[in-house]
Amino acid sequence: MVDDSKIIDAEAVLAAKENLPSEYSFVALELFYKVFADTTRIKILFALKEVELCVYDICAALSLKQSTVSQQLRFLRQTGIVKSRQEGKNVYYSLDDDHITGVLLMGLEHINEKR
Amino acid sequence: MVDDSKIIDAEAVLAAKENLPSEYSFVALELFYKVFADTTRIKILFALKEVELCVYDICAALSLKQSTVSQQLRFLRQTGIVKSRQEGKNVYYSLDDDHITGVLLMGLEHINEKR
DNA sequence: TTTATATATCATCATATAATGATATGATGA
DNA sequence: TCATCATATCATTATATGATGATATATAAA
Repeated sequence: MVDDSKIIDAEAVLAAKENLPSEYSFVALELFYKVFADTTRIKILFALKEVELCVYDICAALSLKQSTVSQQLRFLRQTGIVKSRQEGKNVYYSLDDDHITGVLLMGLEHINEKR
Repeated sequence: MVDDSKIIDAEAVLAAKENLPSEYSFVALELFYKVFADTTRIKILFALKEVELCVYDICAALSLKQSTVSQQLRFLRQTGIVKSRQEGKNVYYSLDDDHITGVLLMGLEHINEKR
């Protein structure tokens, strides 16, 4: 695929290869960032930033369908981003990871500076 | 789509709606995080973390095809993540945004803690 | 002006993913 | 037990996206 004899700056190539994370890390990073790479999930996370909410209330707050919200909540639960707590017929969701708010705020900062 | 009379905790719903970013922000955030939601792009960004590289050297460092790398570089250029500089036949790429390294490192921290 | 080399772009294909309506599950109350 | 309500899951469909080979562009060297 790559012909090493064509390398322009062998030293720079070696330097670049030097500190690369493992293949495992790349996949894990992809999954982590994918969490935030969808408006529906971002909305849910912002809605949960301060308050715990049950599924129906998330739907109401964001004008989203119940099946849509449930699907994304499952994704967020499976990736350890939110946690759930059942109370009678309702299931309450909240952020499970301290980093999440930080990641969201860093993103907001970024897009505000870029305008 | 949503029947307000079914809302469980009207106060919490209002609180959640209170500080939501604009629809524009959600789309911008989605795009920003999408940059990192792909192993190929993450690899390229890590390769460029310390050194400036031309396209062929990126291919060599990461064992990726030229068309694949060029496509992703275009994406990264258009989103203002990397910048390019032409020198003869070669085009050198480097990170254009100070946040980028920070975002990558925060991601690494996250996945390392989660194991 | 040819030829070679580096990069960019294009068209295609396969895959991934999100939204949705329908349905299932499970808890509560009549 | 039966009906209702909240949530979860499923199957389907439409769309988005990434990799790839082929080709175009552009610079430099012969």
